[in-house]
Parts: sequence; structure tokens; C-alpha cells
Amino acid sequence: MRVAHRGTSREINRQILLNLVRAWQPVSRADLARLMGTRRGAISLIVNDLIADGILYEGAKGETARGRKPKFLYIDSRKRSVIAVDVRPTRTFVMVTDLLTEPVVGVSSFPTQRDAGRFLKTLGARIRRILEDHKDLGRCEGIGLVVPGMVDSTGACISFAPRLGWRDVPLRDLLEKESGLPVHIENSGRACAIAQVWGVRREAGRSSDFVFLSVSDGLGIGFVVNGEIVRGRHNVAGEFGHTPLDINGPPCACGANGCWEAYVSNLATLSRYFGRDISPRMPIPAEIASFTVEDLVARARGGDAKAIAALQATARYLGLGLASVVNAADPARIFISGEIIAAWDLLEATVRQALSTRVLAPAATSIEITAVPSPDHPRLRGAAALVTAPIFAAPRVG
Amino acid sequence: MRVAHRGTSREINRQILLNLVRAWQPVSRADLARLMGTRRGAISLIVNDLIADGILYEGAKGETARGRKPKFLYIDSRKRSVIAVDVRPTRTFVMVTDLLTEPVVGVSSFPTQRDAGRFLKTLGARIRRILEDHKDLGRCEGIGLVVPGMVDSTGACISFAPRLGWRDVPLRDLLEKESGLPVHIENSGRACAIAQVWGVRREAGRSSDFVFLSVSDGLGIGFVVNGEIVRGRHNVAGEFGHTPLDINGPPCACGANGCWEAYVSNLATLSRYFGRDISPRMPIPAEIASFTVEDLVARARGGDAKAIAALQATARYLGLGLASVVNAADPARIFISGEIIAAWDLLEATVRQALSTRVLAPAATSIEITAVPSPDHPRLRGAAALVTAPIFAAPRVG
DNA sequence: CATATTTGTCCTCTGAGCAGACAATCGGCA
DNA sequence: TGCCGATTGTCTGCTCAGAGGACAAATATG
Repeated sequence: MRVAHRGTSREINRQILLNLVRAWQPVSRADLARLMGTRRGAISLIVNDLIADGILYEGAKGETARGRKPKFLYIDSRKRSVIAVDVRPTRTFVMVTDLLTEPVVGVSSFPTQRDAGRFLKTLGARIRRILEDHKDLGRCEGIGLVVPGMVDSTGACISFAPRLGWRDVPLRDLLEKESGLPVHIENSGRACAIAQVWGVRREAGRSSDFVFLSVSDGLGIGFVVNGEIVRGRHNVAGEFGHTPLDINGPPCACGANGCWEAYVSNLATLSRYFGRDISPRMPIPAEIASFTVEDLVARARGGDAKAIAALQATARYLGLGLASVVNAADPARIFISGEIIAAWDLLEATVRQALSTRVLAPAATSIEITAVPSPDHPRLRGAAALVTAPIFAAPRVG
Repeated sequence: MRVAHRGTSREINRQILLNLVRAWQPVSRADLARLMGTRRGAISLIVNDLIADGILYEGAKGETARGRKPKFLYIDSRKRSVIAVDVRPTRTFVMVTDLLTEPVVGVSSFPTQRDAGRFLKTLGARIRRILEDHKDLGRCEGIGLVVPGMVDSTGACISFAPRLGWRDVPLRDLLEKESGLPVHIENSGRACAIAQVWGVRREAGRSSDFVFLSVSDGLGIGFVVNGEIVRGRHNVAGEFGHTPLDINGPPCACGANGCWEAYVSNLATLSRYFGRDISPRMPIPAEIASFTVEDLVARARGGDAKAIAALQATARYLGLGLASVVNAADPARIFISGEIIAAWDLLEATVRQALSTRVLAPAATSIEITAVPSPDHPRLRGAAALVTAPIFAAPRVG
């Protein structure tokens, strides 16, 4: 319950305007007035405020068929950058983006240390070096960091990341002290979904109900309803990965049996290829540890029948599990990413076939599934969005 | 995207105020000013508007320790009623409530006809008779009707209700023509959740993330995130009932195998008691059709070991399936209703035990589970809420 | 009866959208 | 080159609604 006060209308319109500029830039005041169905005068007041705050800037004049030329407006992403960090079980990736989560310094990486203290030192040093090497990037607005695990409601603490072996690590405050920058931490799947909420180009089309599925060492899922990310009471909503396909099925890293994740994780796919039954609770055999899903996809494309069969089996389970997601959330769209999605052209038919066997509403079987290729770095863009989203979502104070 | 105009603040505050009156009545203008953190003057303007519109009325003076006595405000539910209809596979129930979904004319029922046309005639006649017999109820605001099945996005058409055998029945327009009243149709589980969102009691309210589970012939589930009911793209969200416990499990009415519903529906529980494997896709044997879950609960309370075992087995599966709901949605609370919930005291420990084996976040294992007893008529109150909720519903804010 | 306290109303001020006027540009055309 | 129409951005009143505060009414207490 938020009571409207005198400035509420302005806050609402300011935020709408900001998002319109992001979606439509370059755009003029008159364009915004038409888009918002309000007067140019009102728009000008808000725009000039935002320019004074350094959030928008006036660029070059635009072109029109007739009449005075408009002054185009842009999000002022000059001299403002964001550091995105993607912590994976084996390696940690770092990228720098602008306020629109567009990369400005490419991806670098280093091995993820299991010891959180040492990891922190390494990451801090890495970030400092990037900031020193690229003084031209301007002010860094903060660090967005995503992990494959659960983050507490305050965003301060990684409560449990099984594949990293971290439990109750207060990473936010530690990293803020180490780097001197504001830090935002989030589950990786959810961050990907946040990036989609805030990253919509106008052609992507305003989908306010969707699911982002990241298939990797585990399943990361972000889940958006009515344009808002679903967090739940304890900030752990979206763990569809531990919905069972068979409660008596193979063991899962989470401790239960037969979770969807246990059927479709990279480890499950690889162990299927090697014909071995590998529990995620045991150490991984060397022959598998040195072999990746990328390698598997390459072999499948090379005609390796066993590789194709392993991928197809995973595809079927992907579809069967997705059916639960579709039945439960009825999203307008599913985004799917992960190493295995490099072979999406080989997988889609099987996924859809399996999906259709368990989806209730006939209309939902034709759901739009968008494969997000790994070179787009969805997790890193999600990490960056953690920093940029609050800038667009909340009015700046002072 | 809804741009704020001049009257937006007033709209927002009007809706907030209305809901506060409903939750806290009797309540004075000064109370409302304190609750909303705004001035009494602003409150008075809105309140006097609402009184002029006949939505609120001033009742008797209240009591205070010192000072001038306040004039208490109430929702004006005098002379305004709502007809609630609950369509079940075997019988249809009808009740009349006031604007607060409090019953004013008790429940009556008639056998549900499979033929939608004949059903409509019977229901129409029944409603007309109630309105004639109770002219003192005042103006009827509309009819709320709930069905065990899927309703299309417009709310006009029952797209599929397997247990009724209805497909694409445009019931809303037909019933509006038959009765001359506005009609709102919704899935029964979702309607129960809507009734909880708009639930009158202030102590029950304020939970904005919860799940309502109705265990009966099938599983009806309503699913609320950020205080809003989840509808999904095709208005079929919330079908957790068809999340599998085992994709190779027993057949379900939906066509798939091993759905949660196939383990915990009334039919599943009864067939467990009778030691027979009954497919929901086949006709039900007479010995089971004439025996109800209420009877089973009675026998369990009488010490029938087989009855107890059947209930416990269902309880275990209830918990295992609930784990998927908790993992996916991380609700603050679960409401659970249905015939079997009459034995909740016998079931709860088993449900929680099973739940804890599959729930990821330790904090979520202690989730609040509230059993809603059948005499509260949750589905009928849900049906009534379909009519009353739009009157109180707040506009979405930015 | 005087006082303190609480309620509800009224008046003024301010923020913000609404309406329309108007200067500043610009292309097109004679 | 100069006029005309079109479009953009700004400016000046107007109205709506919350903010702040004064004030009368109402009531318990002493």
C-alpha cells in the first residue's frame, strides 16, 4: 500500500518517461508527449529535470519532413560504467558495460577459488586493475554480481550456493569494502530475467510475463509476472529446477531425488554421453571434468551418434520439465540460455514434442521459446542490469 | 504503462481508503488519516465523495478515551448483494452475500447437469427465485461463478473443464442474458485466492505472496505474487496440479501421467482405500461413487487402519507436491481447503515431513499452512469476491 | 465550569498536469 | 529572396489535489 502524495504523479511519469527514452532513443520531447498522451509542456519540465540530474542529455538535432527540427534525447551513459561479475563453479567472468548494459570492456576471467576470502581478494584486485586500465570509462556506478545459488532477502549474503560450496557468505559488504563501490548480488537466473525486463528494445515487445531458463551446471530460473520479478517470501522463488520428474529418480545436488535439474544439467548430459551414472554429490571423474558440453555439441555436429543421443535425451527432459513451468506460470515467452543451447537447432523439435505431452492448455503448446546464445553473455548482462535497473526504477534522491 | 494525470493521486488514494475501510471498519476519518499518513482534510474530501456515491456511510458514534467522539465509517453494504455460484462435477451450490462476501442467504444446491444449456436454464430459474424470495436484499451487483476448469482471458468462455465435460462454453454472455445481471467467471482455485487477497479480516490480510490449494475432485490452485493474482498469458497459470511426481506414474485426467493431482485427488485417495487402481479416465465403480472422502475421514477417526493409511499416503504426496509449489513460488503462506482437510489434524505432520524432504531453502520448511474448513465455503466466497473485488481493486501504479 | 484532548472542517499554499498562446526553426514554393 | 505552413520547445494562466495549520465542536476529567 503506497499512498499517493503530492509528488506521486511526477514520480510515476518520470519513470515512464525514462523508460520510454531508453526504449525509443533517440527521441524528442514532442515524441514523448505523443507516446505518453500528455502535453509537451509537462514533458519539458520532467526532461529538463532529468537533464539537470545528468540522467538524460540532448544530442544532435533530428530530421523531420517539415517544420522545426527536434532536439534528440538520450540516456546519458557517457562517463558512467558498470562492472558485471558472473561467478561460475569453475571460472569467474568480468565485463564492463554502460548504463544500457552494452559491453564497453570485453570479458575476462579467472578461476573461481572455493575459499571465499581468497576469491574476494582476487576479484577485488581484478576490478581495481580494470578501473585503472580504463580511466576513460568515467564514474563506475557499481558492481553487479551473479551467483548460481540463493541470495538472502537483503541481497547482502549468499545464503547457499551448493556448487560453489558457499554458505552464508556476506559477500556484498565484503566486496563493497574491498572495492569501494556499491555492490548488488543476485541469483544468476533471476538476474537474466531482470535484464530482459529492463533490457527490452521496443521491437522485443513489452512481454511482462515470461521465464528465463539458464541451463548449465545447474538450472537457473528467473520468473517475471506482471512485469515484476518474482522473489517470494525468502527471496528463493523460481527454483523450478527442483520440481521432480520422478521422486524416485537419480540423486540431485540439492539432496532430493529426481529433480528436473538432475536430468538436464551439463553433468547429467555429459554422464549420459559417457554412459556412466555420476552423482552430483560425488567427485567428478577426470575424463568428464576435462570434457565440456561445448565439446559434446561439436561432436554431435560432427555426426557422433552417441553425442546426438545424449543431447536428444536431455532435450526431452528439458521439454518435460518446461511443461511444469508452462502449466504453473503460463508465461507468454520462455528465454533459454546455456552451453547446450548452442545446439538449439538440434534440440528444439524434441523439446517442443516433449513439452506438448504434458502441457494442459492447447494454446500454450505454441509458446514462443527464444534461445539466447552464449556470446550475448546473458548472465553478465543480468549482472549489469542489477546496477542499472534501480537507476531507472527509482527516482534519484537529491 | 499508465501515465499519471491530474486525478491519478486521487484515484490511488480513493482505492486505498476504500480498502482500509473494508479491512478496519468501523473506522473514523482520523483513524484513516493515521493509517494513510496523510492529513485529515484530504481524507474528509475523499470520504465525503464516497458517501455521496453511496459507497460508504456514517454509522453510530464511536468510543474514545478522551476527546470528541468519532463518526464511524462503514462500507455501505446495505441493499447491495452478490450471488455466488460454485459449479462442481456433481452438484452446483448457490449463495447470496453482501459486498464483504459475508453470507446473507444460506447455501442451496442442485445437481449439475452435463448439458450446458439445461444447466443454464436451471441456474437461471434458481437465481430468479432467490431474487424474488428475497426482495429485501436490495440491488444485486452481479453473479460470481466458479468452475473446476480453465476460463479464457476475457472471462467470457469456459475453454475446458474436463470434469464437467465442457469445452468452449460461452457461459458468461448466456448467463447474463438469462439473468439480466453482470456475470464474472473464474477458475475455482484462483477465485479462492482472490477472495484471500481481498479477504476482509485485517489479521488475515497483508500477505501478498501466497498460494491457495483446493484439494477435491481435482487440484485447484490460485497463486498470488506481489499482491496480484497470477493469470499468465492464456489465463491458465497456476496449474501446479499437473506438475509430475513421476512422469511414468499413474494416468491423470489431463492425459499425462504421474501428475500430482493423480496422487492426491479425492478419487486417488478413495481408490487407495479400496485397494483398487482406478483411472480417472474410466467410469468410476459404483462402490466408490457412493462413498465420499468425508466418509473416509469418519472411518479414519473411528480407528479404521486402512482409512488412516489411505489418508496418510495422500498426505505424503500432498507434501511432496507442495514442495514444488514452495520451491517455485516461495510463498509466505499456503491456504489449503477441500473435503480431506477436515482431517488436517491427522495429516499435517505427514505433509510437513514430506514437504521438508524436497524443499530447498531451510527457512521455507516452516512455512505457514492454514487449513480452510469447508463450512467457510471458500469457493463460494471466492465466487462472490469475483464481483466485489473489482469494486475495491486498486489501479496499478507505476 | 475550566481544561485538555480528539475529531472534523475550512482556508491558504504548493506541486503538477491541462490548455493554449507564441517564438523559433525549417522546408517548400512563387 | 521572401512568404507560408508545419513542427518544436517554452511560457503563462488555470484547475485539481495533497500539505500545513487554524479553529470550532464535542467529550472526559477534575
